[in-house]
Amino acid sequence: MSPGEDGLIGIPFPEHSNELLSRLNDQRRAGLLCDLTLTSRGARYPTHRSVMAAVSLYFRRLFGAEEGGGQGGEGGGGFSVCQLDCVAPDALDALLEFAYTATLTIRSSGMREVLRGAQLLGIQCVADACRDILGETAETEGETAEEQRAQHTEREVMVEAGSGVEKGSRRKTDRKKLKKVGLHHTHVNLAPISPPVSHLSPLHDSIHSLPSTQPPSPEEEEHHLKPGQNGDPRGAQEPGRGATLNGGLHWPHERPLIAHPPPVPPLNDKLSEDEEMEGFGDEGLLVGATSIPSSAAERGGLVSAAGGGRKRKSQTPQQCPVCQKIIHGAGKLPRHMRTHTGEKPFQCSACGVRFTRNDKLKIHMRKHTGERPYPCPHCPARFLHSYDLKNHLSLHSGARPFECPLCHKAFAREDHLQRHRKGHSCLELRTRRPRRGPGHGEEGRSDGRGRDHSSPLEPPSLPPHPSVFLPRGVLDGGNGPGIGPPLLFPGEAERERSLALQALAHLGPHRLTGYPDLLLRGLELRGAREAEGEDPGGTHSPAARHDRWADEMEEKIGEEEEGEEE
DNA sequence: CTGGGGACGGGGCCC
DNA sequence: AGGGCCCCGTCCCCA
Repeated sequence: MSPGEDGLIGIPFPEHSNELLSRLNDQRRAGLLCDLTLTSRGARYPTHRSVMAAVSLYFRRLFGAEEGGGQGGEGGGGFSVCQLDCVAPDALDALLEFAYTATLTIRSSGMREVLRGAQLLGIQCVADACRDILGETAETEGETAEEQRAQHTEREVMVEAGSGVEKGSRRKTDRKKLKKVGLHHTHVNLAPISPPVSHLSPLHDSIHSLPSTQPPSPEEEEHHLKPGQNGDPRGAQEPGRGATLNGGLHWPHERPLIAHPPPVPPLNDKLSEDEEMEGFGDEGLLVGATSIPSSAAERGGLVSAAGGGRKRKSQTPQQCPVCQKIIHGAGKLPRHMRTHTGEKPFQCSACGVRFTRNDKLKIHMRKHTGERPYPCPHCPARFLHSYDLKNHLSLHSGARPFECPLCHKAFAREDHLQRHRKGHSCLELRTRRPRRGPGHGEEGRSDGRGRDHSSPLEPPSLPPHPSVFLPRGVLDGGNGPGIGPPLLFPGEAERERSLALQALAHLGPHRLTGYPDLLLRGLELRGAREAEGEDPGGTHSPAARHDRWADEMEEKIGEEEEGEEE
């Protein structure tokens, strides 16, 4: 770019955040530039105000670092000591490790303490993760009645503290108290914030002073966190090179001689066992360390995603801690995470282009080698990708299986049809009555809607049978689809679907008779199409995908019914 | 607007 | 469990 141009270019440095954290952690362990010391029951943890303010809402408010907080805090510098006796040393240590590594490394036995500490300090993402895990495993830990009572008390505290995190009124009060103490050698005791905590009995055998410089034991399980909920900087969340979720921060030099007990069963293992017991093996429910879905809706979504008695997914689904997306397939989560981090570790040696995946790099390399491994059997054309060949073959066959239900223009490629429909090229034709009769995918019942096929509930390809777009017909009060169909433009698709599902959910028995009937009608027509030889019925033919969509709709209906029953 | 090529992300299968 | 490989759907770009 010439100097005269002032266009902004963004050059990502995916490693930066990780390196930054890593160096800060080095400084912390070395006691360098530490301007804050946390203490807990005699243990001292030198740390950095800025880091703590970034990761903890409590410290953010304490130091006046909260957005809009102005100059009111203690951000002016100085050396402070925060006494956090209400947070067990182990938990505090774990939280500090999290702050500096984006990885929470704890023993399952210390989960509750970490949860409590996270809530007291306003580290919401950690609190959420701990809550999720404890919610799944609480029954399996073999607690004594006394422990359970104590934990019951804790849970009450948790709720209180958790609600206070956002409102912060009590913390503000506390901060005022603290400000009176002064900047230097400020001894902060969180006990007033959550009084019940302070009288909890000392915790387990884990109360011992762990010097803050101790990295986690290799035996300790790693826990992946759901970031981004605490306003902490991206660097604290972002996995880095070669990183899985834990950010890949290692402790290359200082494996400590920590008197940790022998390896405890990793929490993840426990979870896995539990989930296997709950039929995970059948349905492929969520596993992995992150974000066990806590809401019924999420669980339902997972069940739905896993399929009900349909194709069995042998691989373990995992949930992305960033976008919450369920990633299917063992080992696929790191691959997915690179889409968030921007990390592109696979570089073309010829042109320097980088890729997030090595298989993509491999394909890319074909451009340099000239390799085109997919030759067309009918012409000299060769292709880099198998799907390019597939598309190309449709040209030879003349097959245009993707037909616009509105203007009936046929396309060889589904994405071209989608583009066609998303555009307004056939807008004026949307009110036309379909011209084709039964068996041709239209049946004279077109509802005349352009749909956004990004919706999972809609047939992923066209031409679906319009009758399968039942919801409109249902919503129309039983007038039947195709009678005076209102136009639906792409932007309306989502709302349309939502309304349709709501309507279905409230139809009860009516739906049970009407919907499958229409669904079957659509499937019969699909069969008719196949019989006509329009579609040979390949597994990825539009009809087949239509079929899959029909299955998905059935599942969706099933979920709706379950929701009603509840 | 359409046809075609390519990039990208996700899922399945296999090792 | 992790990774390689392949396929697919979707999107973007260009002619």
